[in-house]
Amino acid sequence: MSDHDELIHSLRARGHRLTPQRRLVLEALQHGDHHMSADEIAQTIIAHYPSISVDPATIYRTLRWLRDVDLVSETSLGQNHMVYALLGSDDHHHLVCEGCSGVIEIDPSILDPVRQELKARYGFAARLAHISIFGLCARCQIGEHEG
Amino acid sequence: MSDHDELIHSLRARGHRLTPQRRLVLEALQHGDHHMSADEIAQTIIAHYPSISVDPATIYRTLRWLRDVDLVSETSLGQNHMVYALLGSDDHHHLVCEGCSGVIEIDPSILDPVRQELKARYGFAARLAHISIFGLCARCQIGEHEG
DNA sequence: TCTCTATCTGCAAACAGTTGCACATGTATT
DNA sequence: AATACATGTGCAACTGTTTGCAGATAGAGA
Ligand SMILES: [Zn+2]
Ligand SMILES: [Zn+2]
Ligand SMILES: [Zn+2]
Ligand SMILES: [Zn+2]
Repeated sequence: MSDHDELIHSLRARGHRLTPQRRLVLEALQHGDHHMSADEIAQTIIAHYPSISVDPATIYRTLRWLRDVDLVSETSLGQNHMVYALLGSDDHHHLVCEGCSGVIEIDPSILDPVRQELKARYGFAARLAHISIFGLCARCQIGEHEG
Repeated sequence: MSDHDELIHSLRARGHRLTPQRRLVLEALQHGDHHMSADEIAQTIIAHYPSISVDPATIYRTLRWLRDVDLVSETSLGQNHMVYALLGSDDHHHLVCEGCSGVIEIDPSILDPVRQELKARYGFAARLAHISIFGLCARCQIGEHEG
């Protein structure tokens, strides 16, 4: 059984269904760019299948479901909407500058010690994949203090 | 000059104004509970000064301003609204369970190494005060796997 | 105290995302 | 293939938050 089939089987065993809408959202995430907004996902579906329309509410519900089963990340990059990405490859986090809106992609291992400590101390399994950390980049820290 | 006066002076020097609306939001944050939603702030203002009304947009803009000058934190606790809190006392972070919505308050020092490493490696000044980390609490991890 | 202007406010419209509900459908079972 | 029901979908209404704009005002300077 392939990984994909196994995943589907495992999800079905837990009472989840694989509907056409869900397949379309997954396909859009596979074909699209790394970070996709809900609207970009909708546009991609329309572009590939002009005769089909998927309700925005269904897209949002599908994305939440994919996040809950750990297939997709939901991330803020400091814009006024979330972006979604398939998990499992091209692993990284983001430093988002609140001064210039710049985004620096960083190695994800920086959070490993925190994740381990949260598990050891509190038994808490942190969902820390593909997240953003907000703050000020080096350039934007200059001229921060009164003057 | 008191700390408070010095702060006001420093803000004014940067072109910021201290308007009645901003004073009211600050006062509400001082009098209210630790975590306040924008709506709770509005309600607190109305309760204290029934004749005055502050537009919600102004409250949101004031909260963003207070956050940008590092006086207030803006935090998601997994509800569909943000909560705001004055910074500087009762320092902590949150572990928010996506299974049962429970919130565990934790010691803030756990993120100190990350903050230091981000500064050293990338020159990035992370705004990591009073944040939330999402995941699953010990109890909600039981029965997570297919069955 | 008066003037000036950059900043701030209120309003209304817009936006991202959620929710309630009635109907539709995927999937297990037969 | 037909049945049955839990789960999912579309729609419309709603919530929390942001934005554009025109008029108001805090605070600096004269
Ligand atoms: Zn920057
Ligand atoms: Zn990314
Ligand atoms: Zn839990
Ligand atoms: Zn808190």
